[in-house]
Amino acid sequence: MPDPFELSEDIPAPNVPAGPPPYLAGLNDEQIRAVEAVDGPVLVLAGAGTGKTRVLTTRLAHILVQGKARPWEILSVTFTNKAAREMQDRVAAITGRPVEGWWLGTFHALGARILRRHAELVGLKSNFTILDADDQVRLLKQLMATTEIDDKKWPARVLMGVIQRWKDRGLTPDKVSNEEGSEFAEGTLVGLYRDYQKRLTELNAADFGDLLLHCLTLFTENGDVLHEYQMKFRYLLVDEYQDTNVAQYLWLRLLAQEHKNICCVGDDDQSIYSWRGAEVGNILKFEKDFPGAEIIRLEQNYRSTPHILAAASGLIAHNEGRLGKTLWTGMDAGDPVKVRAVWDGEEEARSVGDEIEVRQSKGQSLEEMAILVRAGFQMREFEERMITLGVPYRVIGGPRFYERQETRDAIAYLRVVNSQDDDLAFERIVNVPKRGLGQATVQAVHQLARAQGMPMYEAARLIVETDEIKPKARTSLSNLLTDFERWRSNLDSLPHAELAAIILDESGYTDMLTRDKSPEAPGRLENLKELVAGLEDFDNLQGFLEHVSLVMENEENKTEDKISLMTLHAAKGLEFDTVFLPGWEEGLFPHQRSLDEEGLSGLEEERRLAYVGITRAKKEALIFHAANRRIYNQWQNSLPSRFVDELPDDNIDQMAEQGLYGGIGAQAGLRTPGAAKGGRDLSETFSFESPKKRGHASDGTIIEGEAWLVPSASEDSKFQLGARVFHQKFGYGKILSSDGNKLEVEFEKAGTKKVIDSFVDPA
DNA sequence: ATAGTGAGCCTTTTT
DNA sequence: GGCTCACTAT
Repeated sequence: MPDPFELSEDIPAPNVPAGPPPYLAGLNDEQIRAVEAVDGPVLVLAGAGTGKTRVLTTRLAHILVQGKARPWEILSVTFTNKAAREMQDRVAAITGRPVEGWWLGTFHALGARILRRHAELVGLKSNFTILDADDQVRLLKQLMATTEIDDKKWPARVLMGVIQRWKDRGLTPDKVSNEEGSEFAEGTLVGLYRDYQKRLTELNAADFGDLLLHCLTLFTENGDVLHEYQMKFRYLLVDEYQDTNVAQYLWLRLLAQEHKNICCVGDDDQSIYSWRGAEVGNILKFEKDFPGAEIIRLEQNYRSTPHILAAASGLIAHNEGRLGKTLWTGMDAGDPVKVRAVWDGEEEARSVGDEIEVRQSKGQSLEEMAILVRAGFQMREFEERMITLGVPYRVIGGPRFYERQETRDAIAYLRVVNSQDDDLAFERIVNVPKRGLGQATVQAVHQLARAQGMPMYEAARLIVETDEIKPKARTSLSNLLTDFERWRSNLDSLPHAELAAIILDESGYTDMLTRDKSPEAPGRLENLKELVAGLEDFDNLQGFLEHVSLVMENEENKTEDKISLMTLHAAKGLEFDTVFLPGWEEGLFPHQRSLDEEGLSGLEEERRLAYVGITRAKKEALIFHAANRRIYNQWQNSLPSRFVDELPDDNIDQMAEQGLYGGIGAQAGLRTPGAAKGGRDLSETFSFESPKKRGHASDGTIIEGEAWLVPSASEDSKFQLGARVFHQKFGYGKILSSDGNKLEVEFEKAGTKKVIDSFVDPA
């Protein structure tokens, strides 16, 4: 392919040829506007499937070609490494070669890059290690061990989550309000947070949040450093702006202050990550933050048929507080969205399987189909069905390569070899494989290290010279240290991949796996081989470790034709001809917990998730909802999701089996789970109650304001106060009060609810 | 020191 | 139903 234009890397192009540049060909008017509006703040509201990535890449090329900036003066931020890679590739495709020196990456990768240059200004050394989620929790747990905090009531994982949310909001320990700080762990969490940060500095480590938080500190405390970067980055590009958190927003705002050439691209309707700190508010208030900002809406959709688009638009229109977009498409009408009611989860999986086979037999590729579920546990049923049918499938977003136990263990060895100060890595593998170095030994080393203010590795070296630990442990630990010394001495003389292989062998790690007879063991060995092979792509060990901590991905070869199975969250940014959307039931989708914990905003985020799901489809979307579902081994009857009702009638094709939901006057037709297939009526076993009557929902919960409609029982409740009862949906509970046939029950799991007595049984 | 047992949990997840 | 975690018995 010939160069469409000359890329001016060293000299800004002095004169621009007249006429529209060739790279604008094929773009629509709005897209061209978004490409050409390079100066000043710009917000591009890019609806699903409106050619967002194309605009981003073309805009970048435009800036370069016009000589507005050189590659290293442009900062481009993406949310995932995958997106960064894609952008890199596509720009390379336009220009014919990769752009050298371009600051392109995730917030975290770019933050780390800046931080390494100025680490000492925030109390770190430039070779600081980056902790992963596992390390973080273990560290916090260690700190909690010396406190009085009840780890039943406040698990380290939960508290770590709270700290992370604080970090997402740019809050260092001193910035957390007293009010908020007192909410967790009897008010000790802020102190714990402070200890945690102190410990990280001692360990010369940073967690993901720190990569941004430290940058903010660095920038605000060192005006000269900030100014340097403000001058340097003439143009800023931000993808998926609706997913940014407050810390990221502050980071961007600081950097953009000088030239104010910031272009953010996003879609408020696709904001689905508020639970991990993303602030839809960032995109909603862009105009306020950057006065004079130009807002460009990309509304022509190139992906989906009008039916699919209209269904999605009709659904999302139920949300309030949107910036608002009107998507349209020039495509042929296509098929309405199919909505199918099925009996239970099993039938759902069967139906989806059947539909897949029909399309497959018509020659449609499995690559062009996907099953998108709300929650991970739904996947199992489909996996089983695919296996039964012999349909090849791929699960997206399972445990990532670098998160697997064996990979993390291997990496921990490399980390200790690379830096003997890495306590967390050291602790992880002292006794893996088992070498008789149990808790007692580790504790002793730990204590000494803390007392002397030295790394554990050094403390270990001291302790083997003493009688502090048992002779057995002493020799074992001593041997391990000798091993590490030897490995480290080979660091410069051996190729690092080779060294890694030697370490895994000599440490006994591969041996341990070879002797392991469990079915996973061979796969783990395979993964280690892959890891060692992967090492060869890096110049040195340190480069590899940096990659590992920032890029938690495994690249899968996409050669085989497989259907994709993933969560709705994982599907954002992808597209398929045919999309299957199972489990559209109240409680599951929208998820009950989302409703309970976040109220209306939770519901709206669930709705956006539904919107994301439908808009993944190019040609066909099939929604399923089951009347009965087994969750945690308990049967529940469920109602169709409210999202189903919110779809415009004109754009859906609805079909249900007879008598699935009973309905008024149709009780006789109600079947119980299992009855559909074996013909065996299990109604007694499952003690199912009559289906929905007017006045209360199908689970017996009293609908406020309509309670008067509840048919009154002939006499007072058969239950006594304080009696233990069982409810199909809410589990076990104790009766607090009763009023006619209405009970107030304090459920052990579900909290206090008002229910109808006929829905509970004596426990 | 470690394997084996019971209790409690259970939405989404990138970097 | 299955996983993780803490505790107990060996």
